[in-house]
Amino acid sequence: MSEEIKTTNFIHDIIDADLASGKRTEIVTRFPPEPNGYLHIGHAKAIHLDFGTAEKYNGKCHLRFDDTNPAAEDEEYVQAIQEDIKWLGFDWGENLFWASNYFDTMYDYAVRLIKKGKAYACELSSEEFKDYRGAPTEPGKEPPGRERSAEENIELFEKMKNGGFEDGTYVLRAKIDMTSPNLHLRDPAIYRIKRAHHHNTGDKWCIYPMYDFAHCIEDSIEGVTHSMCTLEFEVHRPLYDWILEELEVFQPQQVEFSKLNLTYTVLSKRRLLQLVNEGRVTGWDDPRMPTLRGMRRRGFTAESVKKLCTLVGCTKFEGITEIEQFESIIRDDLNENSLRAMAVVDPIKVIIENYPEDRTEEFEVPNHPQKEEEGKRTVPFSRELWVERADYKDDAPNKFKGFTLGREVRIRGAYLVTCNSVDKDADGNVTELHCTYDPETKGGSAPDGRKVRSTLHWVSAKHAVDAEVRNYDRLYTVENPMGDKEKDFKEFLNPDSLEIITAKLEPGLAKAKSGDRFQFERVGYFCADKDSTEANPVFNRTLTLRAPKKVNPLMP
RNA sequence: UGCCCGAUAGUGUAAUGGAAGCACAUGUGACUUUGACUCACAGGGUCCAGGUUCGAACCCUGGUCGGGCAACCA
Repeated sequence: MSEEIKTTNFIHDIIDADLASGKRTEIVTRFPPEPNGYLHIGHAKAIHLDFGTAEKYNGKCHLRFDDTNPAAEDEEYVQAIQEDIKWLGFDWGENLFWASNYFDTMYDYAVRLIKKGKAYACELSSEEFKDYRGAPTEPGKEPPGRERSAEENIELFEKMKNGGFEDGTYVLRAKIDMTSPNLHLRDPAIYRIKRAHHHNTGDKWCIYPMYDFAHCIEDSIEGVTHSMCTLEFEVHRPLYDWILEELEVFQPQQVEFSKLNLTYTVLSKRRLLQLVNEGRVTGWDDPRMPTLRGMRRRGFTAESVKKLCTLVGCTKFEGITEIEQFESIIRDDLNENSLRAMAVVDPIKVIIENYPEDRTEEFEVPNHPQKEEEGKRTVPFSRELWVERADYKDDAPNKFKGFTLGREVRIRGAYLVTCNSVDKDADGNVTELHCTYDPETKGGSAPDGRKVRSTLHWVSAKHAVDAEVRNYDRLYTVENPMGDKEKDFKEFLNPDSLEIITAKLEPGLAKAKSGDRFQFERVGYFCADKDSTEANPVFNRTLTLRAPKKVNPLMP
């Protein structure tokens, strides 16, 4: 799980070529989050690419907050974003930057453009400019202020900066080509008036740069060699290049790749926010959320997230990765790295009638069947046990391996026991199993070598610890909740995505610390929640064991 | 009706002009003191049509299908 898989992709091919040709001698990348939301698994793909590429080429990856829109951003997210990147295991070292640190330079650059006759102040409202911009199929026309003198434009721009105009009355536009087939080249706005308080620059600025103007300059200032972003910015690249060429400054290369899409998952920030605001989930760190904090609380490992990123690779093809692929990676990690424990999630009482009432034995059971070095633990055994309700059937079908009248089964690590009779309530539901054990089978194997078909998990009734167990399942009932144009994605929310039960745990589990992971044998992978205490343990179900191919009554 | 981008088993991804592989998923079987894990085997693919070439998933041309682009968002 820990060994890094050597990978390559079309971006690394570009880098290899740039290194080979001497165009670049070192590699600098950057991850540029806008501090306006929590990071999710889609961001993990970008983080993994940005930081992973820097690692591969012994370069640097900057963490840069793209804080150019004070209206949308909030400092609350800044800390969370850093925590989440660290959790993934990446480190930006000294290279923490802010777009807002470059506002002075950006302003100077804008003035430089104006002086070159490549930018102008435009008094058209956004509504009015729509007409001038034209449509994809028709050329636009030149706005009235387009031929103003540089001197006048500088005056206007300065007045914009100094708060001499109301919000929205002027923008600064790059003067490019109102007939370009690429709409982004039809005199795009590069500065807008927005008299908002900025978390970093306070009230210094009444104008803020637009993404297209800011981002390329940020990259250029930082000496970023390869600026990776998602496909929707492909059509912005000519503008990115135009600005830096006109400014005659260092020119990074923007390279676009496709976003991550996962089945049964919605990653749009806006929709995630809706789930939180409408109380469909308990918060950004709800274990059903695809946020990094949600997944962390669910019990997913950072290694698994990174492995998924490696596996999906980096291409320009916009596909959708099956969630099963991710689940498989997580199970693989958890199977390898989590200790085993016994917990009964839907308990039914077993009474071993030929076992003394006052007796308790301690049995040693392995913590990990494939890793002897993980050692053993002891679990108490007594006359009354809890076992899974689903492990008993009156009329056992051929494939059923659990308790049925007269069949001997193994109680893991303890004895072979046989169910002789059952009690039922008025509705016919089984309430208790009456069994006998074979004292000769201590440890679970018979001296005469006879075999049993199954090994069941159990917990001693008088030693058991009650715990709240939160069984999480997929948040949606369909693969692509966004795929129906008629219906809102929330209509596909899975009503059973959370089931809270009380389970019976082996006593040692009460000491679990928040974040500790276990495999509850034959049930699934669980981790102690942050709400968990020794007195009131709480466990989150990370995943069930692998989905049954045939019959497994314990799994939904 | 404009411009840009993409297309390899069900899904994701390799092969960069020289035997189409891998993982997940699916099916069958073995093993098992977890119906897990592990192991073995099986099925299944280059969007279409031309062209270049001894040879094309890869290069060229034309189509088809899918995605993106007309915030004072990023």
